[in-house]
Amino acid sequence: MARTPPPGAAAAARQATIRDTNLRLVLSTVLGSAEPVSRAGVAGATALTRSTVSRLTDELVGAGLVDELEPLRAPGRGRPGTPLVAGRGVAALGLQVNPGFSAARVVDLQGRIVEEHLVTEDLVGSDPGEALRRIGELARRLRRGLPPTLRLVGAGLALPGVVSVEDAVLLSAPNLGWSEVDVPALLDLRALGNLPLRVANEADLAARTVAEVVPGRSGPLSDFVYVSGEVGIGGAAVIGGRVFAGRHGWAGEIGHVAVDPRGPACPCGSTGCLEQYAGRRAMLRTAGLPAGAPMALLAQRVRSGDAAARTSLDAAARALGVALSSVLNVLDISTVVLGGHLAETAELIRPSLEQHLHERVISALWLRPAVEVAGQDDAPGATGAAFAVLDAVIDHPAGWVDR
Amino acid sequence: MARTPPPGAAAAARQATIRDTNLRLVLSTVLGSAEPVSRAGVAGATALTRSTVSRLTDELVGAGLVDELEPLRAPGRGRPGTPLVAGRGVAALGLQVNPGFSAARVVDLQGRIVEEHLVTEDLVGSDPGEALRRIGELARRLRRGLPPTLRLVGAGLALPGVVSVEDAVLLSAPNLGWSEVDVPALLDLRALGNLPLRVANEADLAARTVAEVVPGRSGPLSDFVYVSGEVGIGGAAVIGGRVFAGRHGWAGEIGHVAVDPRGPACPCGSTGCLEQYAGRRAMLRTAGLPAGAPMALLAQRVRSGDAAARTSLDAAARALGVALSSVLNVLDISTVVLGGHLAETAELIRPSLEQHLHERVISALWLRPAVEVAGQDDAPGATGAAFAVLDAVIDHPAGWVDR
DNA sequence: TGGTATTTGTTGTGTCACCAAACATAATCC
DNA sequence: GGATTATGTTTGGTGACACAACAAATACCA
Repeated sequence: MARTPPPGAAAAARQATIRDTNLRLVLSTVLGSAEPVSRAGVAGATALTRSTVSRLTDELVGAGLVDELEPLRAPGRGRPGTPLVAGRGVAALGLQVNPGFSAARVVDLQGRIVEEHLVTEDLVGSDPGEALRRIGELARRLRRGLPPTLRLVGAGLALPGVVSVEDAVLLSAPNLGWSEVDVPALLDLRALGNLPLRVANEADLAARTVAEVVPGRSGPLSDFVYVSGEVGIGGAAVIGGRVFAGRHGWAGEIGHVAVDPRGPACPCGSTGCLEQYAGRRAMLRTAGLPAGAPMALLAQRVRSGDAAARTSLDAAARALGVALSSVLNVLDISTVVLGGHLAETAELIRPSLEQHLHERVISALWLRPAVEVAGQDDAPGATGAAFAVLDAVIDHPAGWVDR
Repeated sequence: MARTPPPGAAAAARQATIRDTNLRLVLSTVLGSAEPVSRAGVAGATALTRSTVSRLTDELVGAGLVDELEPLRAPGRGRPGTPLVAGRGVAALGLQVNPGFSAARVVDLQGRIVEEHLVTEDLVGSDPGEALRRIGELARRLRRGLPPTLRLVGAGLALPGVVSVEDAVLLSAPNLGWSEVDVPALLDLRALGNLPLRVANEADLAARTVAEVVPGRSGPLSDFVYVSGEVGIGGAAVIGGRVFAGRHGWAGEIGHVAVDPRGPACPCGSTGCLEQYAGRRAMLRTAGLPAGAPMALLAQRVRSGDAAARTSLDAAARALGVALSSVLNVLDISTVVLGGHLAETAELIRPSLEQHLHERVISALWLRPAVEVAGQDDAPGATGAAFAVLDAVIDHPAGWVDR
């Protein structure tokens, strides 16, 4: 008899289910705490008994997901516990293809970048096959430099566009000029050591690096909208510490929220999209600067009193205020995190943006909207892609533990 | 030792957890199927064994959550199974306070309205204490007419405004002229038979009646944005069959999405909100009709070629198109369900609205946006409030089963 | 009309992962 | 050096499920 549950239904629970759940609970408790914890500490935090925690921990240590440190320091009274930390022997490969660069990184469970290669190159209008072949080579070179003991558990690729996650197809990336790109068909998976590859939107993955400081450990913000300023504008919502990807993984497309229906036409077919005001290209054009100019130059012009630059910045801030207030209202969120080129001009944009949000967000009466700036990372998508792979392991450690 | 897990963390799983899970699984399988199912049918659908299903079913029958029917019909070969259906002895009280009416309903697990009272009254600018006292009386009268065998498991109240779900406070309801209303303090809970009361936003609850045909059984749509046209505009998003309420329960506030930042001022403090174009009051005003006029009159005027009415309708459709396209983009949804006064004019609005959505929604290239109309229900919030209570029982049947 | 096949529901038996409690270990305190 | 305290391990008991055998109720067929 077919013993498969119907598609949408929850699965039946059995003995193995509770083991899976508690294995995940112990692992995420170890990874989630800023300081190393002992088995007893985990037991106290999880409502599991010490005996159960001990058994599960031993399995996690055996799988390399958790490392035991030397019990050197002894601050308290009784027998000192064995400090447990994330296993350094487990890591993931994170890749990113962007209009301006390609990046490959190896990140371990402790969140450390073990090895990375970053190549600056203009991929606008490039051939997807060629670009993917090149990132494959980048990954191959990267893997050669790794210590042989390191266990790579998977690979992730961040792409600046709409992605079909299930079949790993990049449906549309206007800023690269790509569409309908079948990634597994074009990227040589042998170059990745035949690791399972998952593909996702760049903003979703970058947002993950804000939500998590390190794989499995929450950052200071658990509910926010991440705005990824690139050539265009990407976005992602994080709710309860998890990226809210929606039914197909296309949620958070904030770049095409309407700011002014009578505004300029957007290549997407609509009019007055946020991207037409606050995208990098749009901001530079309004400021009278060439398309390739660094954002720092725009900021400098504003500070020296240049009128066109000032206008550009004000228009961007106002557009962000209008678009983000709608998004915050709809998602019940009160924090915005600026990334990419918007992070570079964040201090100039923030006062005006916060003012607009305060006027337009319904919940501002009870919760003051806040604007934060993402930490500096030249390829947050690559880090996020590795995090996503590691999070999948953290979410189902039973699959990595030998019985 | 305190055996309580840290706030956000997942709970430890134990033997009882798997019982809880499977009890829920069996119950939702019974409630979720359109036709009565046998124990063996449940076993086939859930990947549980017949013996386990039998044991759990007996407990659910004992608690009144599941009823056994007579095995009269016998279409197949072997021994006919005992048909299982939702228990009719379990029901919930659903209340709704709206600018134009108050409603009280008792809905059983099969989704039948056992008893109801609906009172038309103008509550705009009314005293919250007085209005809540009256709905308490309505509920008291309603309970008197119930069969004594019926077991009420809770009460829900739908309110047209921003609600703080934890402490049951209505923070703001501009269309009633209420704010900071402490419901449990003003509503006599004894009138509700001391049932536990949960308070929620009207649109969230109305959306629930679209997502679920009957408690525990999904409707044909599992991902959509519900637009509740009342005096203003409320909204709710349903994702994967569940209402997406956000961190505080304020998500889906689509009435104040910006349509045109240069548009008319809104009482909320912003400008050009959707409500200023597609709210009932706004539509009637633009059409040159009095504030109390029925929507059918506006529709009739449009059909007879009245220019002002036509303008009103077009403006509403365009505004809905602009606002909803942003919402659909952000939430990764492609279906809109119109309720309230918008449902009454849906056939006139639909063509223009669908056109706007098709132009502005990014994913329209792959998934055609659709506009549906909510079923006729004069107080969907009351039904939804009862559904919410019953869903809570379905979500944790172990709490209602005697060991 | 009675035997066989088929399906449903029930009744043991074994397994697995947990809890509880006792025990062993390693430190501090006096 | 013994009492105290905390960590980690070992042992026995329990609950819920899978598996398999059985009982019950129907259809099919000679």
